[in-house]
Amino acid sequence: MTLKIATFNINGIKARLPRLVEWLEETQPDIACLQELKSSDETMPTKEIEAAGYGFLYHGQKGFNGVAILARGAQPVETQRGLAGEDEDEQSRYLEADVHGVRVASIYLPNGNPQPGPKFDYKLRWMARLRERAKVLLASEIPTILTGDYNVIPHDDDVWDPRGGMANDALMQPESRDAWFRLLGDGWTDALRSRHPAGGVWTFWDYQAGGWQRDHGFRIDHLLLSPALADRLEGAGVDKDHRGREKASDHAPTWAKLS
DNA sequence: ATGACGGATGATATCCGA
Repeated sequence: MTLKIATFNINGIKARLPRLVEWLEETQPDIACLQELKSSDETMPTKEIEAAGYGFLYHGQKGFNGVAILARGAQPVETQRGLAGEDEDEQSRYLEADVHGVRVASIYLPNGNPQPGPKFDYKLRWMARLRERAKVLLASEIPTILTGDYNVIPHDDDVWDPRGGMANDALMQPESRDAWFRLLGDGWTDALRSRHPAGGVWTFWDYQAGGWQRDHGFRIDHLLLSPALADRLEGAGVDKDHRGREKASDHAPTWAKLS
């Protein structure tokens, strides 16, 4: 009995629906966390997702953001929506549920560009708020996966050219990385990194400037495992070929397999 | 240095993303 959990920033659930259903049918994840739905709850394609055999819990927002948790043959039971600590924050970026015997959070962490500036400040505040929630989950000892688009490039070997145009990007600033490593230091395991410690594995390729064709990518979609689940990690990878298809997202699905 | 591509929107130009 294994559990396969995946994260996929789909860049528009309505525009990506055929690709999304195709990916679910081909790879059959037990749990799939989605980000950047770019759809309000009212226009969410619930019938199509359920017809693919998945329970569908979502937190939509018109135009931007939006996160969801899909579970094969099961309905995720919501445990939290949004993060505490900033009452005026209306952005749909965090959704948490119990399903298939684990706690799972679908995360769409703010991009933070341009930096410095208010968007970067919001990113760093959001990371601090996420860490507070993550501490509560660790203390609970519930087997937990925090997964999604973190918009953080943790190491220089997680980006094709660390000294090029990305060097000043919010995704790899020291403040972003410090917040990432503070979170991991509390006891989380970066599933993909633990299986591919040398780096060089990308989850995102820009649509622009031939990013995919030149393999100019970086790693920003992550799965963080609580200690009990880290002990059960059997494999992790990226469904890279899905990035090369017609009308693909700019992210590729990223997954971990647990025993 | 800039823009490039793509999705979404009370759209036909502008925003946001990474």
